[in-house]
Amino acid sequence: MQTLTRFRRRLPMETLSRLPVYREQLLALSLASVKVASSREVAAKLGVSDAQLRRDLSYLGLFGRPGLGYQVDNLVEKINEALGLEQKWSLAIVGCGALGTALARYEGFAPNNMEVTAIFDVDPKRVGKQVGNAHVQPMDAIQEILGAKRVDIAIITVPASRAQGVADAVVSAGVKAILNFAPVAISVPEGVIVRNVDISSELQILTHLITTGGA
Amino acid sequence: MQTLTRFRRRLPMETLSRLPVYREQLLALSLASVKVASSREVAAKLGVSDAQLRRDLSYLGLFGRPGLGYQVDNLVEKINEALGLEQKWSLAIVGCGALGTALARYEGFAPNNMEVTAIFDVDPKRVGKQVGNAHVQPMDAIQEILGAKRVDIAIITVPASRAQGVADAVVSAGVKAILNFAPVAISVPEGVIVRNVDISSELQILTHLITTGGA
DNA sequence: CAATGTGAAGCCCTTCACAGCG
DNA sequence: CGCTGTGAAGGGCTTCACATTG
Repeated sequence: MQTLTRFRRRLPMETLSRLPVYREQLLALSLASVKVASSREVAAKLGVSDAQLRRDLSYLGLFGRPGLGYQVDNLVEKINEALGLEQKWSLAIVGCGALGTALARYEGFAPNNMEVTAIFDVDPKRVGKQVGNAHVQPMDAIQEILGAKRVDIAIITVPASRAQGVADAVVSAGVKAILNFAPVAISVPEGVIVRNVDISSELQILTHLITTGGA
Repeated sequence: MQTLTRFRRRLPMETLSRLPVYREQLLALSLASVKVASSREVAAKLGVSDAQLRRDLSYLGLFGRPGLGYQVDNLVEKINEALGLEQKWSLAIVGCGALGTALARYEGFAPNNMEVTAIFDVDPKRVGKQVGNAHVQPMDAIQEILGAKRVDIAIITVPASRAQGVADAVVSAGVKAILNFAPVAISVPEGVIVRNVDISSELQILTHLITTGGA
């Protein structure tokens, strides 16, 4: 008997952030034709405890078999479902500098049912260039194009000074979530989701941990 | 048995991950000649609570002035100290594809007292090319060069299939920490620190949050 | 017997609320 | 007064431990 919350029980944030990692590992197992795996096997490879893995999975509904383990394909399917990966997602990259360009060429989108459908830059010299599967468009067309292409997520790779302006623009174009690579906090209206990827921060965390020996 | 927490109180991980963000904001204030700021002012701009900010700062030693606020420059200095930014750090980038190249050209290292001193790639066609301030070196020279340059942190931007091999190599060359961009878990000996930056994961977290409306 | 799913305990972090200081 | 620093309370996540199941 599970707490059958008729309406979606909220996933703990920490669990959510581990799901893509589990998914990756399970996809690898699936590719290797592994049909069944125990929580211990999978968890060990990822550096988490088996109890943690089971607890996390229990949030997605129950389906392991005591004495045996979990069916790999079934798990992948459930995780895809939980992450919303059964639908196709449209991404835009705003800022076609070195990082934006690198992301545009990244091949990891398609396997996750995501596609970069638009790229923008302020620099007229960059406009029109083909980068990955799209052509660079001028920044002042951003509202129009994002709306037309029904872009779900904007990836911001502009300099810090421009990040807030870009955020405002993409939000008013109906974008629901932002992945922000600019090293600055951006503010958005309630209901819009922002996650920050800050390479400087990551490095500073490492330098702290090195100096204190606190792995 | 590594718990020598007898003297130095360990910084909570969550606090640590916010310090670089505080630092960034405080540097901006400092640049704007702001001398003193209250926890509320600073916290509001970053979307955290003032209590949180004060608690975090209290781990670094106490120094605000009741009724007034914090001295911006003093705070920056203390945070630099806590993060180990008073010494110079040597970084290496392993994998000179699109992402590795973008990172090599990133200008955010120097202000944090970090420098990319070596770049590696397996592809002979890339070896010798100047990227940022360094020339691409062959992968099989990695051990020798990392040791000679006393590299502290390796940034791994190779394909997933090669990440573990690279990790093993850099660890045996004496690297103390790894920033891993490959979408795969890597395992390292006790004492070596790994942080993962996984863009796919971030996007999947966003798609989940969009579909459940759970900002 | 092997491995799950989960109450219960414990830990860590955040928030509250306020005494106390400049 | 305004704002800090912090005990205490509260909430969320992890771990333990084991009854349960194929």
